[in-house]
Amino acid sequence: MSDPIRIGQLASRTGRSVHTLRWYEAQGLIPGVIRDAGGRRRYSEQHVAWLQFMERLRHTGMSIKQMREYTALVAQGHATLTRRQEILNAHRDRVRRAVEEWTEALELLDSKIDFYDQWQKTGKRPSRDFMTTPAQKRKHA
Amino acid sequence: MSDPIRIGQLASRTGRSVHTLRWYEAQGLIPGVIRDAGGRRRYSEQHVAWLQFMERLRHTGMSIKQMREYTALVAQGHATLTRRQEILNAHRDRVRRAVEEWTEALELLDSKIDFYDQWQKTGKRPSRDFMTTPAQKRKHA
DNA sequence: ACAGCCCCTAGAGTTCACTCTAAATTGTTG
DNA sequence: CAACAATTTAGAGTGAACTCTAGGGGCTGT
Repeated sequence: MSDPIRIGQLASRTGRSVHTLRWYEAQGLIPGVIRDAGGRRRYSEQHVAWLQFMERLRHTGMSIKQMREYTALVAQGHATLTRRQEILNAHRDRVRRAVEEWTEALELLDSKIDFYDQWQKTGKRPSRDFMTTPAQKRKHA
Repeated sequence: MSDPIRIGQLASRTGRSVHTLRWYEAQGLIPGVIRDAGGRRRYSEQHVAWLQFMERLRHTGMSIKQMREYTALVAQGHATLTRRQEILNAHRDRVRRAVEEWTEALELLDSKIDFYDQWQKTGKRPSRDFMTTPAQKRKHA
């Protein structure tokens, strides 16, 4: 197919350092890395895509350990489809919960910033600080 | 006012360990901690609220260092309002960006889970893997 | 008075995810 | 052939955020 990619190339294309790529491989996060005659790692375009996927998982808080498990399953082939899906499902749930929490935090930040606006505008501390009136959130529908 | 709160109480009320609370204080994250005659820390309800706020900041990725800066400003009083607001503003921006990223990741996870569904249902690997067709996102309007 | 509990300090240890160093090897270019 | 860039390995070092240990003090109940 296309020209093989060397580790330096892969590093610049995925925004990681050469060190990190080798470390990722040692951690079992990069399947199917082959070597050339001189012992150098040779990658393909699929590795670029794989690392982009790994990046998504990492940036949404999946641990290296879980990524290792997932990668091992991928390397084992079709028999592991169910388990792979389970892992992604569990992760999706975590991400959903996180988005909810962060969205709530956003509201808190908004009201706190507002609080500072009021304070600066009036010159005196508003009584309705989020700290003392912790956001009237209704648990019921 | 109300009864003073001891460190063990505060720990169970804020979901932190006693160790962590002392460490937080040493890091400059808990302002206005007074001691009783025996040298023990005495807290008030405000500390509970403060720690809940700190928790929000931490859980949305603010570093201890930034939280220390914010706490120091709060301890310095009214003169630091502008800077405090700036910090929260910058943090809000970061949280917003994170929510966007995590929401995109959610879509990726959805399509990947879908991909596994197809694979299991048909018994053969679908060609339209997210890896090879990386979500048709248009950069232009 | 002594057990049991909570509290104190200083500082060591742990976990995670990198990040880098040292020393050697391979392939390319003048 | 010599210089040079890029790569290799094993393993050490880093920074963040806890997390715990050791050794001690003080109040309360029996």
